Amino acid sequence: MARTTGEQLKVRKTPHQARAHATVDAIFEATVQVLLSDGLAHLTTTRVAERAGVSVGTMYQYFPQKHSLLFALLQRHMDAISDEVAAACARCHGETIEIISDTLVDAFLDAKTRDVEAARALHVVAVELDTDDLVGEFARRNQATIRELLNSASNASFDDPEAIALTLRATLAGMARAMMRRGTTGPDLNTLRRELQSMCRAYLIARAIFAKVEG
Amino acid sequence: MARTTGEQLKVRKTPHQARAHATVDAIFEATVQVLLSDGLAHLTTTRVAERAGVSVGTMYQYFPQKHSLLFALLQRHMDAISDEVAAACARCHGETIEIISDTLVDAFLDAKTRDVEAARALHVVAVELDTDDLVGEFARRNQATIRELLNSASNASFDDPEAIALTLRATLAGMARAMMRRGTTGPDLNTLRRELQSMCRAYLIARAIFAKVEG
DNA sequence: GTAATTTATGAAGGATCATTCAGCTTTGGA
DNA sequence: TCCAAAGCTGAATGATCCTTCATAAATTAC
Repeated sequence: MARTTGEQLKVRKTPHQARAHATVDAIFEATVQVLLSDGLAHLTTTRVAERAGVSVGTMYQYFPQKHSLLFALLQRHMDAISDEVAAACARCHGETIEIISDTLVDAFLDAKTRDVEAARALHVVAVELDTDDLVGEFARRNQATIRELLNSASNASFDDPEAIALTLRATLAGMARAMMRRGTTGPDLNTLRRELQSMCRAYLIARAIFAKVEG
Repeated sequence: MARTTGEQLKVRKTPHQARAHATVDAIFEATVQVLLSDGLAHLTTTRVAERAGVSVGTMYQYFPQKHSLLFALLQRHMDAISDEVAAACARCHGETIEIISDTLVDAFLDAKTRDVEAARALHVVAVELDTDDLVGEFARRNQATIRELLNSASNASFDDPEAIALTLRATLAGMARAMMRRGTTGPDLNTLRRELQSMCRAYLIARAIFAKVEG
């Protein structure tokens, strides 16, 4: 694994002019394309630069090493997913656990499968690079979002929201991965989505402590 | 990703003498050790050979390329897990879905966490190499094991065993991965195991069609 | 005992690729 | 218009490392 200290991963220079921004975007975009067409093992700085239409030197102005580039790309991708999930969760704060469960499943699957190809490519990056911190932070953030959502449920409470949130997150991640790998054979994606909804609902209901009905 | 055709991945020479067997074993063992200490990115043929106490040339007599070695190692590891899960499942064939569910969870987690370090190292290999076929086959095999187990349940049947088996397998894999990454913070492993049991049970019960009680 | 086969050696070849840097071009403000 | 700062270039460097092959040792078969 590539052990790289945090300092080295920072961008060397912050773009100030519009064309610099365009350059950085082009580099990001090119990186994804190279990952998709050639794979991480064949991703070279030269190839990325070529695809981006800039020179290698330019890349090194913004990313002091190859790792920095991949790291930044991964962070961007995970932030986008976390944000999307968090936004959807915010919209169903305080609802019943049934609604919460379904919303969570939908939000997660939608976010993860928005761009399956890119997600696949970035998954490779996440595993191969030394991104335990980054990925761990991503998991923690999603887990916290889920935990808060559970605590907001209107019709039930939970004795160990932390463990339940972790279990849900791991389950969602596992299923998203299975769906990403999946070809056209076997159950279709809608079927799997319904299965996942069924599973999460059943689990939450089993673990919920329902509020007494006042009367 | 490393695109390598099947032919190239086969061993060049099959060991016939006892010392050759010992050599191959030493190479496998050394590979795991190097993966653990240096990571896939720094795994070189020279380093593996050195650790195994043989020369590089010797390695190339059994594995025509670096990839072949990693490929073979991965296959070995996944076969061991599949076998272990299948054996445990065979032992609870025909039981109730409650027993089946708990057994499955235990078997999967035990098999996956038998050697967490090695599993972590090999996971990197699986993702970085072009092992879609291999990993897909592994998933399919485990899924088939689960499907047959479900069909054997004494007290219930299922309308879509394929989809349910897939969902269970993905869930188990997701949770196993979360537990592998996990440090000492957060819920402990026993808690998570119970959560997973709770989830799988609740799901199976929700999706089961229970046999009518004869009277 | 010896020929045939299997196994092991490791220096050298050759290819790839991350990274640098000295100099060039473009931009935006004064 | 002019210039300082920002942006860009890409050949050259140096390091890594996969793979080969001519040779030698060990083992087995007869």
